[in-house]
Amino acid sequence: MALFHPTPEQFAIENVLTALGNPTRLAVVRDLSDDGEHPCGSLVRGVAKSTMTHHWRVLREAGVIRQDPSGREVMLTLRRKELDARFPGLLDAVLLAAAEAADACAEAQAAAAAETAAVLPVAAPA
Amino acid sequence: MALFHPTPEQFAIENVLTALGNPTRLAVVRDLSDDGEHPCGSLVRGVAKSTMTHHWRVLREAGVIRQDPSGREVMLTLRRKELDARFPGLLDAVLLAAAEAADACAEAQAAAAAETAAVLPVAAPA
DNA sequence: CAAATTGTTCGAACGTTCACGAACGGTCGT
DNA sequence: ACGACCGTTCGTGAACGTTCGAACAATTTG
Repeated sequence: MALFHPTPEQFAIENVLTALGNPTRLAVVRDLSDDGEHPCGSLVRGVAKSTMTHHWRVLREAGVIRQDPSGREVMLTLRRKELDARFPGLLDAVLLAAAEAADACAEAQAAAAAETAAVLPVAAPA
Repeated sequence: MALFHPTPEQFAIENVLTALGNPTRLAVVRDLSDDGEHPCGSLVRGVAKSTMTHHWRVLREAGVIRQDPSGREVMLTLRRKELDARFPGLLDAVLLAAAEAADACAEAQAAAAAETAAVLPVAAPA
């Protein structure tokens, strides 16, 4: 009873876009974008295991990730080559956009931290 | 009470992906990709008006389209430049993928039609 | 002014998605 | 064999998305 993986011909653009259109899943794909193999457990983000299982399934059934058991873990990989062949440029554009969004978020946090430091100079580092 | 349009800084990648991850909306964006101005009514696809209003709102609030009243119509335009500036390559990749999907669909229909013609030669044209 | 046209708003219905905890089934170490 | 570990499955509930029809507002046409 192996996990279902669509073939590239079965990829549907709307499924891929829907899969990537969720912050949790997009963050996972971003973590996977180094093209390494990651166990499920190394990408959990503040939600229950069963919730992540749901997200893995959405990503897998859209063709975005591969998920294959290895021992007692399940290894995740981004299906980058197949995705690129089927939807050229899409994954790169999404990853670029996601990186930009993450940067903007980091900058906003840094700005907020700087403002806090200015308002509360007592807490400012030497 | 003009319709709300986000500024490019307000665009969020997850909103854009979610907006494009629906077949009806993706078809609308495809129709809009000639960069012309189209009235709402020229892009209706077999669903109720109120349903299309919903889809237009989703696309507009994600920053994908601009929607401005002109007379008793509402003209739609793709916000291609702003989208490209914010998420480089994304729209092109999605449109390319959508075109490929549409082609595959057309081929499938053609193949089905050919098969029907073979099975029912009586209905075949001279 | 009255009627037709265009699209929006509203409320309701229906299905799907997202989230959780509990229970389960493999796999590894002891 | 036993227990710990990893992830899935199941059932549940809240939230969301999609669809519709009816009613509405604005505008053009007769």
